[in-house]
Amino acid sequence: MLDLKILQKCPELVERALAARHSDIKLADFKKLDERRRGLLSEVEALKSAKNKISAAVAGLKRTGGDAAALLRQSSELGARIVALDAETEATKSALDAWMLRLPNMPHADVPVGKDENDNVEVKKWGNIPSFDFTPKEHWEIGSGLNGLDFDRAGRLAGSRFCVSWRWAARLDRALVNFFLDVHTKEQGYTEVLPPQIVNRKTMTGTGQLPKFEEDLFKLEGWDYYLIPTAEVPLTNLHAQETLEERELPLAYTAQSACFRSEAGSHGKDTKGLIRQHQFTKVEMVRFAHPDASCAELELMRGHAEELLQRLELPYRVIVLCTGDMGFGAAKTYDLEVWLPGQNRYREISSCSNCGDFQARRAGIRFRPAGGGKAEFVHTLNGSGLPTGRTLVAILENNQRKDGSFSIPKALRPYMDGVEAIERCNT
RNA sequence: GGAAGGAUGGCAGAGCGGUUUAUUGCGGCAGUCUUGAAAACUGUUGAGGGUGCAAGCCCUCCGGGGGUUCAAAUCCCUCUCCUUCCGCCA
Repeated sequence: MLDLKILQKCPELVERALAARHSDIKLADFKKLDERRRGLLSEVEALKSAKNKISAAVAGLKRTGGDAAALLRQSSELGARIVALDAETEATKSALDAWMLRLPNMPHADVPVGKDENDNVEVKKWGNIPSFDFTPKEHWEIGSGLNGLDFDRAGRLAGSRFCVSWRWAARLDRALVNFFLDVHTKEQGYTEVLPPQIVNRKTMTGTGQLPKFEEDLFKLEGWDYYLIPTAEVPLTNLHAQETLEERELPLAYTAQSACFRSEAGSHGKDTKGLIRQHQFTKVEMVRFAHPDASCAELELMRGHAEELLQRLELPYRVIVLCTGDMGFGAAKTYDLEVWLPGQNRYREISSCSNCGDFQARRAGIRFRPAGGGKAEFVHTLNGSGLPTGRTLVAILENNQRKDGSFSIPKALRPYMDGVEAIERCNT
């Protein structure tokens, strides 16, 4: 949610931001609603003030035994007008709130302006793209061939966009989770959290999934419960409606969770394999930062995600998303894209965003400045570190051999009982 | 699933229809005293919104929502959450 004051005082700034995002939201609607709300408020508050004065006068008369009949009549009349005006004010306020909740965040000043993913800017490349003396396979071929990934049985158990990982693949998934969490908690200063993976509507609204993106979520029928699409949701809302102390900042949390996404609107895209699933496991990082520090914190967190790819020896590049490609709540986003030989291109494996005070304002996450004074909104950041599925894809494709086997990255071997490669004979 | 008791400012905890602008304590902040600190004493200390150049004035908020009343933290209904006990259960 944006600051109401910015909308009122600098509408041209907001309009420019909306244009850069290619949003079709019109500020004229806001202006009309806000002016109406303020007019009604002034009117009804004047009436309430008058009524409060009458009530005080009645109290005085009751004490001294005077006759309050005339005042009581006056107060009743005022009351009726107040009820009607209150209802009108409330309706206007609700309409304004609903409008505000659907307004995306404003891009940070240094985000490149652009239309779609073609305008994203590459800022870094790491690692060497492997060359093969055979045609590299896609991950589902390798994974199925080695009896680790089973899409057919998953289809029968649930449907499309699900996968059964078993044997070495299940074990490797667990190894990745442990490896990621160990690096985050033991080396990068994150506090490990095991949050609920089902949350209510308010929580989903706090991080910006609702009200606008309901169709992307799985909802439990008959309950005010949604399956989380990412641990960013419970982690960021961990401090909803709280006022933190400045000295506590930055707070850094990491959690492993299942992520559930309806993938409505992506029919036909990545229908094969692990790239786009209804359920996947991801380790997420979330940071609560002082507003002055959030830009530097984004670089730091991006580095934390990069560290994992480097230790796994996976080639990747870093891009800054342009204004037109950024998510709803983000002010600035880096995507890490890992090289996939089977697809012969880079694919997103991590997204690290600075949301500024956008989520903090929705969820009510403040901090009290060290010198005292008014509480301010914190800045929230989130980043994948990393999803296990796409990481497995990258390992399979980059480390594959001609015979259909693949090697385990050295960093993971301690988590795999020292196994160096998965071959057909492995179970 | 059943029963009982709770939810009040950063925290603790009074208030149970109208001198309550929410008593008091702790904590925080400022000051007095002090070489400095502590202690003591004094003052101060919530959020959101409207209006105004400003000082200020005004409105709303005692878990959420609804109701009774001229007037609700206080009475009624309802929901949520917490505590205790019983039942069931991995």
